[in-house]
Amino acid sequence: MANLVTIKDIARELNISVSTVSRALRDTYDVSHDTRDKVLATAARLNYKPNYNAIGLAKGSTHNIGVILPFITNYYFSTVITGIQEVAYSKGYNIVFFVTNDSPEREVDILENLAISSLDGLLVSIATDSDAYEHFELVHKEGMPIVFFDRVANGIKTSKVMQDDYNGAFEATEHLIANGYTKIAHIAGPRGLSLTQKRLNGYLAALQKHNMPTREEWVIHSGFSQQCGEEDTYKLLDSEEAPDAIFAVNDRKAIGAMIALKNRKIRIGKEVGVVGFTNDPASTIISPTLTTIAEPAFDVGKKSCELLLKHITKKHFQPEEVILPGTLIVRESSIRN
Amino acid sequence: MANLVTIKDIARELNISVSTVSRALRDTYDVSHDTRDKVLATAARLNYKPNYNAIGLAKGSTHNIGVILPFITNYYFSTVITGIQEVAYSKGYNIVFFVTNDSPEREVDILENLAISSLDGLLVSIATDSDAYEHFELVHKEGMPIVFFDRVANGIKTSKVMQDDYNGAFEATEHLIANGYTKIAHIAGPRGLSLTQKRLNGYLAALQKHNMPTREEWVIHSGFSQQCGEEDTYKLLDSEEAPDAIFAVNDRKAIGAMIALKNRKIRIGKEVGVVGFTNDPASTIISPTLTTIAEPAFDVGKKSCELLLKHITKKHFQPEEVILPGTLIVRESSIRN
DNA sequence: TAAAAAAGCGGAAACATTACCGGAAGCGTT
DNA sequence: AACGCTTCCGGTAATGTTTCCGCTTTTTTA
Repeated sequence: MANLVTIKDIARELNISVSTVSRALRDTYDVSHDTRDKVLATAARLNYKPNYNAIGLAKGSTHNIGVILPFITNYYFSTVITGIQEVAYSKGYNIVFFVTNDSPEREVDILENLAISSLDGLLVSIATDSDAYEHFELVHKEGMPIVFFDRVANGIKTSKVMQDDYNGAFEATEHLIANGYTKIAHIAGPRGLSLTQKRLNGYLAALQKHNMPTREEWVIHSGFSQQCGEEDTYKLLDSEEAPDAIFAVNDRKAIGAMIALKNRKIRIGKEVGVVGFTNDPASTIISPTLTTIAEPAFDVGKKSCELLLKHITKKHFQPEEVILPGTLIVRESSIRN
Repeated sequence: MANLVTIKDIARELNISVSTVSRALRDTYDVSHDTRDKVLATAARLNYKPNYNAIGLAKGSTHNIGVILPFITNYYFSTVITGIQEVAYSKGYNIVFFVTNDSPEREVDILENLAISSLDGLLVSIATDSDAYEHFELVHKEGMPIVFFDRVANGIKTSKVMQDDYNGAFEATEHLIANGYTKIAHIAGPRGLSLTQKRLNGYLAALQKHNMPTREEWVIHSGFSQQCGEEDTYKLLDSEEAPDAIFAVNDRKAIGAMIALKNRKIRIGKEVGVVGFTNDPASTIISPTLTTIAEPAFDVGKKSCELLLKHITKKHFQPEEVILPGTLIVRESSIRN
C-alpha cells in the first residue's frame, strides 16, 4: 500500500525541488504562476494523491474529524450524519465514528482512548445523562476544536448548532390550540437536558399566550423511548383531570402515547390530539398519521461540519451558536374530524 | 495538536534506544521480558498514545477502514454500521464513511478520489445498479483488502457476508402456507441483484415443496421503496387471479403493500396475508403489525469487520463466504383470525 | 545607477515511527 | 580456549510532506 506517486516524482519530472512542488500544490506564496501551473498539470497527469499520513505527521494534523453521538440507528442522527458526510466529503475530510450508546461511561472511555493525534476536530452530541462534561472540557483546552450539535454542553465555549426547540414546541402547541384542544399535556424528555427544557418552555409559553389552563400533572418527565411515552400517557389518562391533547417531546414518545390511547379505545384526533417532534419516518406509517415538527436534521449536520472546519482552519474563529428552524407538518393525529 | 509524549520520551526516561521501545510496545522479538515490562509501565505512566500518522507513514498503513454503502438513514444499514463500529473500536480501528446514495456514479467517484494511502481496507455494499464493479476490482488488484456485505460483487475473489436470503424467503413463504394462504405472490426487488434472486428462489422453492400454484403475474420486480410496493400491489390485485397473500422482498415494500390493501378496503391478515423481510422498526408500528424475517444486521456488521481485519493483518488469509441466518418473527399481518 | 527590496526557488531539518543490519554479551560445545 | 549460537539492543535509514532559512535573480526605489 505504499504510495504510488509522490511529490518527489513530480519534482523529478519537472527538474525542480520538492519544496517548490509542495508550495505549488498548496497554492501558497513564493511560487510563480508558471511553475504552479506546470506542477498542477503534471500532478494531474501522474494521478498524484497526497499521502495524508505524511501531511498529518508534518503538519500535526490529519484529515479526520471525529463524530461522537449516542446512536446511529435512529432517523434523526443518521440524517445528521448524512449532512456531515456531505460537507466533509466535499472538503476532502474523512469522518470517523464513535457511538456512545448514550452511556456517559462509554463517552469518557472514548475520550480517554482517543488517539488525539489522529483527529483534527470533534463533532459531538452528548449522552443523555452526561451532565458532567469535564472530559470534553479537557480535550478542548488541549486545543482540539469541538462543535456540539443537538445535545450541547453549555459550559464549553465553542460553536453549537441546534434546532429551534422553543419555537417548534411553541408552534406545535399553538397548532393544538388552534384545533380546539383545550387541555393540553406535555410528555417531556429527561430533566437537565437543555432540549427538554426548551421544548417545555415553548409549550408553556404558547399556553400562556392563549390563556390556556396549565396543570402540574400535565407535564411528565421521562426517557425518550416509546415505552416511556406509553407509560406517561397512562398516567395522564388516570390523572384527576385527563387532558384532551398531548404534545410529546419526540415522535417515539408520541407513538407510545398513541399506542396507549388505542389500548384505552380512545379515538386519536377526535377525542385526544397528539403532536410529536422529529418527523421520524414512522410518523407517516402509523395510523392515524402523526402531526409533528420536522427537525432540520440534515442541515444541522451540514452546518455543524461547516463550523467545525472553520474552527480547524482558522485559528481564532469566533464561536457561533446557530439555531435552525423546524417545520410543522400537519397530519391526522391532531385534527378533530 | 502535536503529540504530547512519544516513544522518544519513554526511551530517554529509561535510557534505552527508541528502537527497543518500539519493539517492546509492539511485543515483538528481540526484547527481554524485563525491559518490555519497564517500557509498558512507563508508557502507561506517561500516558503515551501512539501517533497513527507516523505509524502509518512508516508501515504504509493506517488504522482506518473505509465503509462504502448506499445509505445510512435506514434501519438495516445503520445497524450494520453499529456492528462494524463495535469490533473496529475494540481493535483500535477507525471507520470512515462514504455514502453512495445508491448511485453507481458516486460510487466510482468515491473509489477514484479515495486517498488510497489513508485506508487499510474497505467494507462495501454496492449500489443497486452497480452491475459493473471494475472500480472495485481495480483497487482490490492494487492490494486493498475488501470485504463485501449484503450486496456483494460476486466477481471479486474476497470475503463476503450475507444474510440467508434463500432460507429466510423459504421460511416466510412456508409460514404463509402453514397459515392457510394458497395464492401467494411475491413483490421482488430489482432484477440483477443477487439478493433479489435468492429471495425469489426461496419463495419458489417453498411453493414447489408444498405443491402450491405459481403464476408469472404473481412475481413483480421493481425498486425497494414503499411506493414501489404499493404500485406492485395494485397490479396484483388487478390481475386475472388476485393472490391471497404477499411476500415482499423487504419491509418497506410490505408496508407499501399494506397501504394499498387498506386503500382497497381489504382486511390484512384475514383476507390477504403479508410478510416482509428486514424487521424494520416500522414493522411493529404499523397496524396491523407486520410479520417479517429479522435480518441479522448487527452480526453482519460484526462478522464483516472481523473478516476484514483478518485480511488486513494476515497477508494470505483465505477468503470466506459467510451466510448468517435470519429469524421469522410472527406478528398480526399473516394470521387469518 | 547603485542600493534595497521582493520574488522565486533549493537544501535540509523535522514530524514519530518502523525495519534492517550489525555488534556485544553470554552461553554451551568441542 | 576458541568457536559458533542465541539473545538482546543500538544506530541509521526510510516513509512523504511541510517549514524554515538562505541564496540567487529580478524588480523597485532613492
